[in-house]
Amino acid sequence: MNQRRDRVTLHDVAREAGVSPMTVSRVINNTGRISDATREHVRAVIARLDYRPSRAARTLVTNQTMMIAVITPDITNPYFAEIVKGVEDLAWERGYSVLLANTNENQAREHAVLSQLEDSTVDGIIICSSRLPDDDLYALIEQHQAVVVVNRQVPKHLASVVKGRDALGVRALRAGRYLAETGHKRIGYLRLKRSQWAVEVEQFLDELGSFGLEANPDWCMQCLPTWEAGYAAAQTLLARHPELDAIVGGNDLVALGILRAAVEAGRHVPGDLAIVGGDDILLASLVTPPLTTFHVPKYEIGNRAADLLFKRMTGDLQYREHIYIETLIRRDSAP
Amino acid sequence: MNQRRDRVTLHDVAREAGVSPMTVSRVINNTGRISDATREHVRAVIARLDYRPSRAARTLVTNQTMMIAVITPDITNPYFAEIVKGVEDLAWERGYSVLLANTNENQAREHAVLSQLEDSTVDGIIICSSRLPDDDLYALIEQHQAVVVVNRQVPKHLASVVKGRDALGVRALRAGRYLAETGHKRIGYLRLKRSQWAVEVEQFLDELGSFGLEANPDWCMQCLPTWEAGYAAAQTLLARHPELDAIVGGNDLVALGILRAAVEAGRHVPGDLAIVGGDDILLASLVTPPLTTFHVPKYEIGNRAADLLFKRMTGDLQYREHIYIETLIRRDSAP
DNA sequence: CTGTTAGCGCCTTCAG
DNA sequence: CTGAAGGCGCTAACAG
Repeated sequence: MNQRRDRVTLHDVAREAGVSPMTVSRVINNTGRISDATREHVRAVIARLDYRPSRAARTLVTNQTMMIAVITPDITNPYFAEIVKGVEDLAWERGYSVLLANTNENQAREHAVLSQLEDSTVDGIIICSSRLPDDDLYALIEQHQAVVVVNRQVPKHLASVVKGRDALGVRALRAGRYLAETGHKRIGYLRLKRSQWAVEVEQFLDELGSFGLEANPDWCMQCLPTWEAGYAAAQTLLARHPELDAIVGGNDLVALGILRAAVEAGRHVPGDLAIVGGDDILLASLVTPPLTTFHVPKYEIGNRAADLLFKRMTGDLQYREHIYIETLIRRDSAP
Repeated sequence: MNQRRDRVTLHDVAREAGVSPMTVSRVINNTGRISDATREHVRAVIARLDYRPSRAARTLVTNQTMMIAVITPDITNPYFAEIVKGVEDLAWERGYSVLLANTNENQAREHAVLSQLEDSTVDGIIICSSRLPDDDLYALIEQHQAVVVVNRQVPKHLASVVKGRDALGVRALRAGRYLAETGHKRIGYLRLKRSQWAVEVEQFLDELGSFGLEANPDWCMQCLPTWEAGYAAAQTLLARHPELDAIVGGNDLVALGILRAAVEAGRHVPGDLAIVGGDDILLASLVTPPLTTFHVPKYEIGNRAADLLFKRMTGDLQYREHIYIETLIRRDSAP
């Protein structure tokens, strides 16, 4: 299995080229001064022998892996897929590879991933929408050289941050306000379970209350950020509380689940029931009726996160943040 | 930047525990015979010092990276995201990490990725729906120890394979047949550009011809496997050929693009125009009308690909294939 | 059951 | 401009 199938080494190249290993190393790394003649010659030998430097050996001595990790709750959620793409593109540009860790919305797995990932594996880490409690997350981040956190705030000495302008995902509050303003009276909320970045039910109720609306905790539930979970939760919610005339979903997948449950329950959207989502995935614009939601620059989030990470990896540990703007997109599910 | 921030090494542990480095190594790897007493003692010291073995050093000597790579044309396509999840889950179970390379449907980038990835980076590679021409792909695969190819056939000595039961993605043919059987007369086809696994336009036309239907190359176009591309292509196709009464999309994203273009062009689906997709992504069942498509076990594809890869990584280079079944799912877009 | 020796393939440091 | 020595952190192969 691990037969070193006659790997061509730096020394082979050196011997073949009649120079010292050090010269070859210099040619590869474009470092030090080398005469054009020998450089060309060495290059030719490298090409002829199809020599490729060993990453492991190089990493061992330079302490750089040329890899970054992206930790994500669910790569299957188009929201995260876009972010990852944004990361990957910039990484590729800079010659880095991306290690993808999917935690499947599972705290234990996220914890395990973060504690296993040490400096000899990866030069930096991007943590998206961590589901870990603060203390745990902070402690784990502290172990690492360079970290960027997406959709979460952390102490400024620990990591740079990419997040929405409205702290703590005030999106749901804005959605509630919008629904109130457009004449809805009995508004429900499906909060994302485990998301440390989602508006708490209490805040949501307070917000509704401040508009003079009835604020009923029974109209709120929690569910995982998946379509299935949103669908199931909406079924119970709608069965128990047919009086609802609007529901806010924690993200688009959940909102789409609500939409389906509503249609199946014979509700007319938006006539009987208005629905607002959260992150404007492609799906949101394609369903009928299309979903009112918030636009979020997902690709850009990933791209900027990578950019901030590279700055940290460079040794520049200054705290930076990239603030993105979430804008309400009115579509027919809540016009 | 690459300051070796006082890494705790095996030797530190050994010194601290008053044993030889080798003993510590044995404890870490659970190898050789060691008295329970020393084992426990060493474990305690490891914990106290928070020692973590260096992957790089280990890789250098064992020649194993404990990483596998997944190469994908577009992680943003839910089809691939599911596959990647299937891979990641099994990899995690076996203690492996996943390197994700996104080629963005770009042949040059795929080529570059494959040629840069050498044995010292990764222990095995899963290539999904490669867009490279055969010779190029084969040559690149040959460079690597362990490879599994998804949705493509390759010479049996090069790699194991996961693919659909119907060779060369006969899906489009089946879709054409189905549409013919359900009374459609003028059937168009949006073939996936660059996909080496898609049915060629000629085959498609032949198939229609064999049903006594008109087979018109002008009714066929090629487009990239994205929603946008399908939408744009369908717009032109429908404008030029309003006589079409059905269109087959190369995959679901494309089919959804067709659906949108059709609706915007004032066509009634399925009344005026029937549409069939290709891989049953979540979206397909949520749009109105829901899309007739083929179910494809995406998660399983990824999982089995990883399984076959691990077999190869074990040194067992026997050719294996996993054949999955694509089943037509009749929904309202082509009832 | 435990220790010793000798590298893995490369780069840093210091001499020429 | 080029080379020689030494070591990064770990494990394989032998000893005892």
